[in-house]
Amino acid sequence: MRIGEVAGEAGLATSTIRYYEELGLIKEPRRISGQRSFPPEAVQQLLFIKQAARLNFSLKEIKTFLDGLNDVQPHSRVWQGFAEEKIVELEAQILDLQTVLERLELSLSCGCSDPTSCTGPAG
Amino acid sequence: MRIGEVAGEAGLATSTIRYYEELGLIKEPRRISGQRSFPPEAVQQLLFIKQAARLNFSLKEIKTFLDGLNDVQPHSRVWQGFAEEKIVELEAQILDLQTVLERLELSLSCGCSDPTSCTGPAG
DNA sequence: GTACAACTTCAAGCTGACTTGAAGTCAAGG
DNA sequence: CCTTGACTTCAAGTCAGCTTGAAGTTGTAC
Repeated sequence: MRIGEVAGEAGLATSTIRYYEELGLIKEPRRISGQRSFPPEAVQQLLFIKQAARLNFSLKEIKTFLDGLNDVQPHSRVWQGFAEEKIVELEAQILDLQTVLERLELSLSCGCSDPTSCTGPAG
Repeated sequence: MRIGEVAGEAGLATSTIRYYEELGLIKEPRRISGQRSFPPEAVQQLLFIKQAARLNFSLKEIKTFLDGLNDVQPHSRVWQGFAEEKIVELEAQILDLQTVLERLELSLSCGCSDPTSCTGPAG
C-alpha cells in the first residue's frame, strides 16, 4: 500500500504518517523506487497509535510501549510489566473521569450550576 | 491569599496562575499595592481547572464552560445544556478507555504481546 | 535601613504534535 | 511524450500550554 491509501484507511494525514515514521513509532517501510510501500498491518498499527494518542498518551509514551512490544518475547515478564503498568494507568484515568462525571451530574441534579464547589442537592 | 500561597495549595506554578488569569480562566483578583490578592475559593477553581486539563479538556473548552457558568442562572437550560454535553463526552471517553483497557487485558491473558491485533487467547 | 524573598510586567523561549511550502521525482492515462 | 496527481525531502511555520529571563517593586525579618 502506498502512503495515501494507508492514510485514507487510518484517517490520518500523509504528513502525520511520515512524522510518526520519523519518530520511530512505525518502522520504516520498504521503498519502491523511492516511494514508501506499507504492509496492510500498518493500518492497524496506526489506528492503535491514533486511539492511544486520542486518550492522552504522548507519542513518546506510545513509542516506549511499542518498542517494548518489539524488544521482548511474547509472554515475557517485560511485556507483562508494560501491559500491567498501562492497565493501572488506564484504571486510574477512568476513575478520574468518573469522578468528574459524578460531580457534573451532582451539580446538575442540584441545579446550583457550580461544579467547582457543589456538594449535592439541598446543600 | 497571595499568588504563591494559592499556587502551593493548588499545586500549580505562579506563572501558570498568571497565565490562566491572562486567558480569562479565572477572574482578575483584587490588588493590594499592585500584588494579587486571591479569595480562598480561587484554590477550588484552580483545582477544577487542573483536573479538567489533566482529563484532556483544552483551556479554551474549560473557559467556554466556566464562562457558561458565570453567564447563566442556576437551573437554567443553558447551564444544563453545558453539563449534559460534557457528561456525554465524558461517558464516551470512559468507554474508549475501557475498550483500550480490555484490549490490553486480553492480550495480556493471551500472551501474544500484540495489542494492535490480538483477538483473544487461543487465537 | 538593609537584605532578601516574593511579587510585578513584558517579551522571548521551549516542547509536543503536527502542518505547510518549495522544489523536485515517479506512475498512469491520453 | 506530456500532463496530472501522488509521491519525495527538508526547512520552516503553527498552535497549545507553559516556562524563563530581565528588570524593577513590595513585604518582612533582622
